[in-house]
Amino acid sequence: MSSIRVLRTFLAIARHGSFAAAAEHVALTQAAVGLQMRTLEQDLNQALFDRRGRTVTLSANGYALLPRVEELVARYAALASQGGSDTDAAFSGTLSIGAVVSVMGMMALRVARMKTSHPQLAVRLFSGKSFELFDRLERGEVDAAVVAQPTARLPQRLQWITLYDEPMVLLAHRDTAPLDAPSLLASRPFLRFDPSQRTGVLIEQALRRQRVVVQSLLELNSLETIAELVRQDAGVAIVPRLRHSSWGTDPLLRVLPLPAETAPRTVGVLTRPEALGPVRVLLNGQFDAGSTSRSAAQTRG
DNA sequence: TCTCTTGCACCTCCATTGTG
DNA sequence: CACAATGGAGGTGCAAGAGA
Repeated sequence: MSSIRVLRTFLAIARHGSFAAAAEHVALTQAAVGLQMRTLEQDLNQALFDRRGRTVTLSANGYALLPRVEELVARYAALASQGGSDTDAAFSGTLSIGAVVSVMGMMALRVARMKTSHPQLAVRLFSGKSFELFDRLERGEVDAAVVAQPTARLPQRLQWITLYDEPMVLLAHRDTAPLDAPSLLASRPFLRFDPSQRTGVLIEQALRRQRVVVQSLLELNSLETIAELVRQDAGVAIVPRLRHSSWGTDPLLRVLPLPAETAPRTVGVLTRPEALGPVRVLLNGQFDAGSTSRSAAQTRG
């Protein structure tokens, strides 16, 4: 008999329009997807697809089945994430999590720890930009995404959980003259974070509040790369002070507060309700140990 | 209880086929 | 010709059963 997994593959084909595209999204080969669908059709004793040449579309039977499959998969996911018991039985299946690069290392570590307590839960973790992860969440390709808080109004079916704030700071090489932040910003080349991203927008706002004209040297989209360039004394940068970085004790870095008040970067997780259970377990293990941030309990629709 | 064998499910790889 | 589905061969992992 077909499994939930096969039904997820069926949904992926319905969403993406081909076996090949679906195969990419469910991490199988095209042949495996074809095999699963043949098995499903045999189990249900009806053709779910119209196969015309190299195109495959849902048949009338397939379309009729679609809402029921969506409901089944959603119910199964809810079963896995609810029930209040933190047992392995409640945490099985696959959890797909996206994260911005700056939290990937910490996430990977925590996912590994979670795997020891919930070995039946398969976790897929990958990095991406906030807006890309948001799109993938909307399309149902990931269950949750750890990102900078979006400004746009969120769809009702997604939940936002605030994890912590990261204040904006100035990052400079240890050997730079012991000037204050505005003087360093004015005198040293500026390493700019990609302003098309949410974090970049916050950095630009923070920069404007300092009322300093900077000499922009380079634009990058990786905070760790910016930190590495600062270590090599290529310039200075305004960045969110990454909660899981060791910049404060780095012998090559100086971390300076910004004199003008700036909005922090708020990091949190966007999740679909059915994934809330395992996500909460993951986040409790990750963030409750912290002392300087808000708890991971604040949610909104 | 442990080890080995067997059967099964499911997968990938690769060649083939059909079509735009 | 490129792309997508199909089919066959073979590999892998796991559970169940048999035997030491």
